[in-house]
Amino acid sequence: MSTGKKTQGRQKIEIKRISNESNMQVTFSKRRSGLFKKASEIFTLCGAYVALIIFSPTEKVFSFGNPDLNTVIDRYLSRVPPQNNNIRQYIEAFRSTNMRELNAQLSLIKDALDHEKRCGDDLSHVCKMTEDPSWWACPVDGLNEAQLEFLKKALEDLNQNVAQPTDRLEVPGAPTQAQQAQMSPTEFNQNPMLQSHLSDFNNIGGGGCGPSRSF
Amino acid sequence: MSTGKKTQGRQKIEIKRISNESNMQVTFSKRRSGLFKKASEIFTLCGAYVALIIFSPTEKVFSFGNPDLNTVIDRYLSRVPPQNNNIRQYIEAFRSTNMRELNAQLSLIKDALDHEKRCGDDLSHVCKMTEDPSWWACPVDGLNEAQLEFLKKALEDLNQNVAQPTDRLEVPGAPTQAQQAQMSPTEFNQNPMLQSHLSDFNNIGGGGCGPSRSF
DNA sequence: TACCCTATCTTTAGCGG
DNA sequence: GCCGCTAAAGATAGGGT
Repeated sequence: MSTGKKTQGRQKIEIKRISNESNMQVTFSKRRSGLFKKASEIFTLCGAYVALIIFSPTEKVFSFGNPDLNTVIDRYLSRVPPQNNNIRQYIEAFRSTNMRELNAQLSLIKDALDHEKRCGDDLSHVCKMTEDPSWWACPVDGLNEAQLEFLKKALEDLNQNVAQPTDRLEVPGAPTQAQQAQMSPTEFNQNPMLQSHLSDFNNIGGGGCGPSRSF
Repeated sequence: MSTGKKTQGRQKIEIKRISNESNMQVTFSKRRSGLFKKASEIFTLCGAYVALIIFSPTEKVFSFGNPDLNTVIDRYLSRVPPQNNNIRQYIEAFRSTNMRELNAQLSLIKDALDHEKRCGDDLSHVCKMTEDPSWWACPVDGLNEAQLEFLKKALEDLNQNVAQPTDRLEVPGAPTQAQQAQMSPTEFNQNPMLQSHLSDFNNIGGGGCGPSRSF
């Protein structure tokens, strides 16, 4: 044709809700695959345990975990029973997070906000943490300046506290490096259909991994 | 400069355990960030709920979830049919929370970040964008029980404030015909990496869609 | 130690089958 | 819905500061 190019190749897209349903479905599929691949790679490369669950817009479930999804989730949950311990988890989780990463996350938050902005409908919100009153997930909607101020104050206070030299709250968990490159796309979902050819892309069964949980 | 090129640029690496610890740590950080970004993007683009938990080789935990980590996990574990839990629907619908407030939250986050920046000490902060539906990050690093209590109190206060009948709990349209789990995740095998070792994984679905967890 | 740079590798948007 | 193609966008390994 006129341009000589068969396609335009990849185009840049805005990170916001894809309006075209069909298009979105395709993107979802592709990106989901990419996500799974990345997840398995980080596990293989770094031996990090990963749990990934995705609910598609159409309610389908896709999950992935190394060495086993339930193991990871269970471990995560057992590490966060009481709400307060919830915080501890974060304390540890983000101990080594640096400003840069925080800023990166902030960007992500902004993206999300932008997305929400576009959603723009006036859906109401629920403030009742029915079954899981994790106070973290408190819907802070409709709060006034005073409230925000209060929160801000609290956060600043915390920050100050944070500035102090903190010791390691390390968890003596046995870091099982028993297995290195082993993953199991377990629990992809419980649908029998998946048996067609769900791949067990794992090379060794070394996963016994009895990482003594020490929580 | 003999070659004229400053660096070799990105090199291709084999997807296998990185032996060099230091190197692995760097890679872990980078890839973790990338993973989180991707996760958030797929959520923004497709409105897919995502739960991501990563245990670093050093036992640190990093998690992320949309709209709420626990909600997603819980949903995954219990396979609660949306129709069966209206409230849950509200909670989920909650992701379209009022923009203005979210922006206010963002400001708080920025303030917190800025404060941290000023403190200028090495990484001690928490940006909890993990399991929070309202996306507000809460820096809670190195704080003690008392501090945690304080924060909790503040949040609960906010929560209560929000719970006030200021909103109209409108029922979000027709309940989606979301079925429990009906899908064909066979697409997972489109992942080149997984295709390598096709194996037995047919036992996962086991008894159909009924049995949720297979712990 | 953490951050920055950049050449290069990887992912994926848009189309077609 | 899945697979493949193309080429631009995006991620990142190595190296430098």
